[in-house]
Amino acid sequence: MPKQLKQIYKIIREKGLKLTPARKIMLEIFVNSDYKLLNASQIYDLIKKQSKKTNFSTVYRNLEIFTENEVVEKITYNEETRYKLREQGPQYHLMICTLCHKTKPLPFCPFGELETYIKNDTDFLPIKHHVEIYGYCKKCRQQQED
Amino acid sequence: MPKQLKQIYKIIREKGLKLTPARKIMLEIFVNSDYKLLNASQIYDLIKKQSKKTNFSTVYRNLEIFTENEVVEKITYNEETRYKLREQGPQYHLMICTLCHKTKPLPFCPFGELETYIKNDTDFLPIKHHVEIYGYCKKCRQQQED
DNA sequence: CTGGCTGCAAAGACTTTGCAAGGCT
DNA sequence: AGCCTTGCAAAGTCTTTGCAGCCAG
Repeated sequence: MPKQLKQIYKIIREKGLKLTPARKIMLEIFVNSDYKLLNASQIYDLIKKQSKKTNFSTVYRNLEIFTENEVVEKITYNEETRYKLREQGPQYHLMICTLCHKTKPLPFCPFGELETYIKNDTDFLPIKHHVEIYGYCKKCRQQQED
Repeated sequence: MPKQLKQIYKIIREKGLKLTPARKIMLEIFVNSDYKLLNASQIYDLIKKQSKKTNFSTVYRNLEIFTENEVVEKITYNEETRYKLREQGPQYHLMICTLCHKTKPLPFCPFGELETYIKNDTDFLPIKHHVEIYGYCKKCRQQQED
């Protein structure tokens, strides 16, 4: 079992949540999806392959629980909500390919200067910030050329 | 009539779209809303005050048309879609108060360094980026203290 | 055992669509 | 006049909820 999965199991248990079969399958799907963003329906389809009678409402309920417990991250763009495993560390930023929905974290945060400005020169109290860079990854560009 | 409104009328006409009463009221609402983000239902309610029989579908259709024509900007956060007049200029970034939904553009873009990095050191082709800083404006913080 | 989870079915929120009538330009 | 728009009603999509039975710890 991947170390990553073990860590997540621990989080789940520590919160007093139960590790049901549906949850195990969902977590496995996320761990195997390589930080590709999946929508609820894709996740549902993948679950169905292993567990025929799992219901859509279970998927939604668990996605919400995973999101609340910071195991999973929910991102909405292009009129669609997608999910992926949450990266460790505090605030990080993503490059998102809008064709294959794979993501890659940026290695640094461009916000130093900006936060200083906001704190010193405005009345605004920043709580959190989103940086998402949308574009195409190399693989998808190559496929488009065909 | 505000100069801003005149410019928008011009855009609408140049695209071959018609300036119907419903559209005029909607645009007026946006111009008067001072870059506060409004959801479809709030816009609908405001229209109703001036034009009793305007339909929700008209509101949605026009919001889409305004968005397509870059008159209005559509932003989704906290599970809700909101609209506001689109700022001029190419790419700019917003501070958004999640209590009153007022916005303020940031005076500069923190992306110079970052874009250089992406272009030189990754295979990713950035198309657009979103920067949104969520927090509380001064007014809302003061009101919360009461 | 027992409180959390699930399947099922139904409802809910928000948004979109088809169509005939109406209204800008 | 001609085509874009609108009102109306109905449907669509995605997500949530209530409830009774089930199961992981």
